[in-house]
Amino acid sequence: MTDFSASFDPGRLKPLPREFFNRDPRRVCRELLGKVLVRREQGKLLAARVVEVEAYMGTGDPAAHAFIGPTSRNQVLFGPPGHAYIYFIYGNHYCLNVSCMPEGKAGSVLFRALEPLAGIEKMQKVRGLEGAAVSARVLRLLTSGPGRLAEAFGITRLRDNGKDLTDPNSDLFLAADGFRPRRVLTTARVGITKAAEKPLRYLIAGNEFVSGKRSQTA
DNA sequence: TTATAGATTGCCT
DNA sequence: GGCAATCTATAAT
Repeated sequence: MTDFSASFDPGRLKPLPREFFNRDPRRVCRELLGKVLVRREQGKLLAARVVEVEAYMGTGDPAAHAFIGPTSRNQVLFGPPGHAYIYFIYGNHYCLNVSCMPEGKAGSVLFRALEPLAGIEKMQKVRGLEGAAVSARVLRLLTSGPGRLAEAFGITRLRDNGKDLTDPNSDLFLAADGFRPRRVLTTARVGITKAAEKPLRYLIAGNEFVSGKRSQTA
């Protein structure tokens, strides 16, 4: 099934407020599903719906980068809510998080998969799929996976780490367009070894853009 | 100073 | 289904 949004109107999108992110990452995860990630650049607009996220619980979570306490790498996580935390992983990929909880507390949400809505040509270009016929398979290759969606949105540590995603002038932000997921599922988080059993992955049930090889969207 | 694991992806068999 | 690529933060020496 596909979540095409009849209500999608790029001109009306404005950033979610800081208070949205000033709470438990698990709550932020649920609320973020169905929202829209927006990138503005050079008069162009990239937009994609959030369909899969994971909660990281700060210093109490062995799988979280904040587990070891504040460092130069993870300091954004301990700052105010609503800021982008970008890290580089496996020598190849950037991943996007948004900080949650009040300043001093380090919860966060990792973006794992999006459903492309606007700027698909541009995404194809940066993902190395320029000119490919737009099929379900090609769309999935754009933003289904944390490394993929970061590349599609041109997200890098240099450009975006620490950016305030609630600033009305930000070129990267999250917005609501009225879409509501029908059903949300929780599963174990992907790709971690510590605290791997906790059900902190949230996804829109049945959405075809959820990451991974088909079938586990149950 | 050196070693190693890692919130992944894509190519190979 | 298996595994190399490629870099960095942090741990170990």
